[in-house]
Amino acid sequence: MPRTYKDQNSPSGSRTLTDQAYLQLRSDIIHGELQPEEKLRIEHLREEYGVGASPLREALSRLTADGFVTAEGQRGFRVAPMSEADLADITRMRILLEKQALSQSIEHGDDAWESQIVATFYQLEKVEQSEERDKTEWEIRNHDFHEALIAACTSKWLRRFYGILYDQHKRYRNIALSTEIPRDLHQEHEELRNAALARDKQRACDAIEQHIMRTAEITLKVLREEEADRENEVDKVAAS
Amino acid sequence: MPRTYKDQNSPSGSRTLTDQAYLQLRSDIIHGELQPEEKLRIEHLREEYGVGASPLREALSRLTADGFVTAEGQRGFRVAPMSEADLADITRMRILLEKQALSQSIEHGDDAWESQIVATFYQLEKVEQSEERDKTEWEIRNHDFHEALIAACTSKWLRRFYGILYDQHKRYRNIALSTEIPRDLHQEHEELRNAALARDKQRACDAIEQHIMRTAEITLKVLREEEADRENEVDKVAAS
DNA sequence: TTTACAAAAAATATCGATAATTTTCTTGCA
DNA sequence: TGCAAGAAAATTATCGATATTTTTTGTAAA
Repeated sequence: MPRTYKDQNSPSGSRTLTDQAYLQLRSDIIHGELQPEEKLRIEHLREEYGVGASPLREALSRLTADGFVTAEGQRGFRVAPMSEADLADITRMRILLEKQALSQSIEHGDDAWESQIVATFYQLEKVEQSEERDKTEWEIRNHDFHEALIAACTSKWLRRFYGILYDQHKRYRNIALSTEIPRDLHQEHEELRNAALARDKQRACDAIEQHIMRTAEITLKVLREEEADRENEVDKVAAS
Repeated sequence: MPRTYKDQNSPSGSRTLTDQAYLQLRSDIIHGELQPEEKLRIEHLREEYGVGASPLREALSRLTADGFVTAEGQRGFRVAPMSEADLADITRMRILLEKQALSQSIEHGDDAWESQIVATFYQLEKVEQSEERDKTEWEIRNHDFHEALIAACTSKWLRRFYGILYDQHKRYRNIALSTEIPRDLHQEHEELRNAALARDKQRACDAIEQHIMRTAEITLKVLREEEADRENEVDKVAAS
């Protein structure tokens, strides 16, 4: 008994319950509603998400492949852990793949490619320079800008892996966004735009590497502060 | 009602029906038992593999994430297509990632790493120099050798993507293996071993690039011949 | 107090039935 | 002959029930 919803984003214009559960679970993991290493019990999720066991298991299987969930036969599913080492790994890989994709795009991109960079940068700039920083809107426009930068990369596999890493990093990125550490994001994006439009591969690769590294440094700093806060909490409990 | 089988390879020593279906389906796709773009009907697979709809759907979802299957809501699953463009893409990506993994391993590898290269090369050499070329055994030992070469690469994500591409290429590799095009595979592997043991990053990267490119060229040649054969068949039918 | 074992409770993975969706076939009309 | 509409057949996706496995709890012995 299929239950579907019409959706503009899927090719057939419909979305199964599996798709729905997948997207909702993924969002909840990225935004920290579901904690690292938290046990994902089917019966609980069933009540929480209003979807039966079979579509839930399918969605969790997909999330396992994406790296958001870990699975163990007969013992069910857990939210995947987060760590400094994982963040460092994702960062390194993102740099490797995004530099590759960006270089290819600079080589192959045409006027339409350039115009999309200009357009997405314009929209991103608007949010970055507004008084109220709408984080959700910023995330959407940031994604669009980065996608535009690599849009002329024709490697299906590179795009797939890049997408996985971008999403994985989103989980950590949400942490960095909630901090007030000073950073001129806008200038970093502007340098990327300029280098790409100038068709300067080396400059663009340097800029993307620094951009990604800066995000990672800030996130790491925040992670460490939170770890220190959590240890202070533990000390207080032990002392009382 | 879980049905499981004790298996030495999984962490918990057991394997679900989903795991079983996944591995069997994957093998059948790689070995061409299931053809590119072939429709995968659940009821047929149910009879063929002796597994119910739910675990089958889970296995197919996982295979979709691996790139062996394509899925479309309400329209089911199909074996993923193969193409020259896909082979070229996989080849480029493999070169990028394997060079990276190999370089890291050369930097970080210790004596144990070297000894595993020596050991796996020895076993591979045995098969490559025997009169009877056992393709299945060769594939296992080839995989072990390549894994040993990159064993000191600590990037979890790089290993994951590399594994996906290695498996994807296996599907094309099976085609190249069935041909008699002359090639000194043994010498290529020997050069890799020597460069790695000499800790010569540049030489090793050159060797791996040539090795992977050579495989792709042969596979492409075979693919084109098969395409020509298939067109001759069509011509014959039209003439009669 | 710790360890081992058994029983109970909870959770997991799968099955077959079934509602919903898609595809195929048939019929009628221009 | 080709196209459109409707009906029939086939397929898909999901549900709730249930056998199996894992975890938790309770008890006894050292």
